[in-house]
Amino acid sequence: MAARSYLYGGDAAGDGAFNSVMLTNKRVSCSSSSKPLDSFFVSGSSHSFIGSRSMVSFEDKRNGSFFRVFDQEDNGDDEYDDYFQHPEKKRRLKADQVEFLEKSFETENKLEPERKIQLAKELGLQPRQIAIWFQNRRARWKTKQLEKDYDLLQETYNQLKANYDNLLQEKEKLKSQVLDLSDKLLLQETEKGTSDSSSTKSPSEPLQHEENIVDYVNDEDVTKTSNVVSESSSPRYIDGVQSLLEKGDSSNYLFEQDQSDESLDEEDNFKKMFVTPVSGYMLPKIENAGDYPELDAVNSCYLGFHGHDHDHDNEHQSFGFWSY
DNA sequence: TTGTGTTTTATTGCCTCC
DNA sequence: GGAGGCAATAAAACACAA
Repeated sequence: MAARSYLYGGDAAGDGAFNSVMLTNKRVSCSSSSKPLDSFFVSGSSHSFIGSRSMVSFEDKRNGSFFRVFDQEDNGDDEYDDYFQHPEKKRRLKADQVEFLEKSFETENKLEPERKIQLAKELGLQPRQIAIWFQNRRARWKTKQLEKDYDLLQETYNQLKANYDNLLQEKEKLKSQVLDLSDKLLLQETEKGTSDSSSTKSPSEPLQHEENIVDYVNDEDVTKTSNVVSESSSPRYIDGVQSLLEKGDSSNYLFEQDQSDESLDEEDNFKKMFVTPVSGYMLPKIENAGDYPELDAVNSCYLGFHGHDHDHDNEHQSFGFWSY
């Protein structure tokens, strides 16, 4: 494996000052690319060496520059001396340095070598420190992004769950409507049958309708019901339901319009009784999304999920927050 | 003051790209 | 093979309740 060199020193100020060097017990590293190692072995500098995971501090007395951290008025000589007495201490960046880096991060979260040097000069830090700060900052950003995405997913799930429960309720409501209407029809048919004993209609015939309709409602799981709701935005919906009833096929979701049979016999009247409450109830509420918040929720969910995969440039294959 | 949890700074190992 | 990015991790610094 290639030994990476971190020379925690370099020449951030560009003036030959060698501020500090970080050595490790596992590898000696030299600072990023931007600067050669030549300033590492500066002779004549006052320095101390501490072993593993420790900081080696150098100072250039010519211009008094050290980390600008020590140039701050609130640090003073005490902290300066303290640093030399405990050179292994980690030093936090000053608030204004962090603020500057934050602003820089906002404009571009990746660091070009030139920019790194520039920032290091402006802040009086090592280029390596700038690189590390950006790296850690990217990690923090990613973590926050994950949290946001989790919250979004949670919210989406809750909305979908609410919508699911709503659909279940709608389904039950429709089922009871169908049963109610079927009962009425059955009663009608029975009354007709008693008043006109010569009628050729079999009493079992309406029951078949009832079975078909109830089967239709019962057979559909909520997913399919949801599909029906989606389909309902199509003008073909009402005709489709009629067509479905005509064919007596509960598995038909294509809802192709069938205008072959326009006769207005008794059967048609029954269908109309059924279709009207269904379409009358569902359609207006779906077309006017404001009256149907759960549909709005679904819509907004999918909108929320819409991501863009820059790598594959395919909006439909990926969700923004899955790809990192 | 001290124990404990969180944040920040920095290292290490691995990976990808050129 | 060097440079740089990222994930995992260490450890110092910090915040804060008891």
